[in-house]
Amino acid sequence: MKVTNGETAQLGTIEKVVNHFSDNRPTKDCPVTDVLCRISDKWTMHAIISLGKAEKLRFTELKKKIEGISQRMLTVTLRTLEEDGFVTRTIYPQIPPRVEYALTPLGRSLVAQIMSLSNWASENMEEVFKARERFKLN
Amino acid sequence: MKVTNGETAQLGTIEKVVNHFSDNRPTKDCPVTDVLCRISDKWTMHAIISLGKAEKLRFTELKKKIEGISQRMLTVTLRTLEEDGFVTRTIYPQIPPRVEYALTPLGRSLVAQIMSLSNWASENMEEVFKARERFKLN
DNA sequence: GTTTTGAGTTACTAAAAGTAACTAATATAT
DNA sequence: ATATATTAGTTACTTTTAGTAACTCAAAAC
Repeated sequence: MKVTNGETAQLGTIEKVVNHFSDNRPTKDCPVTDVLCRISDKWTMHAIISLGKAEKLRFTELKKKIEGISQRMLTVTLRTLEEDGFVTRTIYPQIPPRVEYALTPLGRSLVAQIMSLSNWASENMEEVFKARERFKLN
Repeated sequence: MKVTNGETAQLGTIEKVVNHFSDNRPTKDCPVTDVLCRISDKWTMHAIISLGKAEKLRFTELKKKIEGISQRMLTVTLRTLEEDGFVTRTIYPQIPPRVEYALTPLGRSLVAQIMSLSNWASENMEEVFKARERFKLN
């Protein structure tokens, strides 16, 4: 990053992010950190991946797809995703209830990122498991 | 764990605990999920981003860069990253101690993924904040 | 009139994260 | 000779978050 006469140079996205993380600024003052912390959550990532594979899913369908999630954590996760604008929640006034969850355009743009990370995990898990074996022997 | 000058590092309690939980890892779960859960962690992502910026960093340097992290969480995070083969831990037998952390090739391939996610967060944070405002009004 | 259904709540327990003080071993300063 | 600074952690403790299981609502089917 080059600075001339007290003026900051135009930054590309990578430099902006790097800048955010290198600054000694409280977490609450860094919006990138804020958003990243919301995304970097186990159940959030799973919910987004599941919704990315289907057009829309009901609560119970999601619960079946996200192995190991509790009803409470699914509710909490979906509420947060809705709050952040990643997911829409459509309630059909029926008994028993029918609630459909679907990704927003913003959510769909995030899917690409998380799918990429998921694919990375799939491609590299063997090496991770080997590393764990090696670590155990020390 | 890499040790120079043929010196053997001693395992502290935290390291033993990490080992113990590694052995009791739920292997019945999907291995991709296993790896994804390890990566999708706030401090893990910050540590990888910091190490991706620099060639190598000492413990205290990392602590300064990862705003808000406690010494305990930095230790736990770095041990897990080491266990999974994402970082190397090089101990120089000096007093006061000198320990250098650096990404492995596996860790460097992960940096690209996490940087991409960070960039997404940077580009889309405004829309997320707008969504939160809209949600509050309901 | 009891059971079933879907999408949650609620109350409770277990686990993880955060906080602050403490340690080791030596070099340097007082 | 004693005190202080240094680095990379640990330990004990508190708070926050996640997980578990039972409960709810309202109608429709049995």
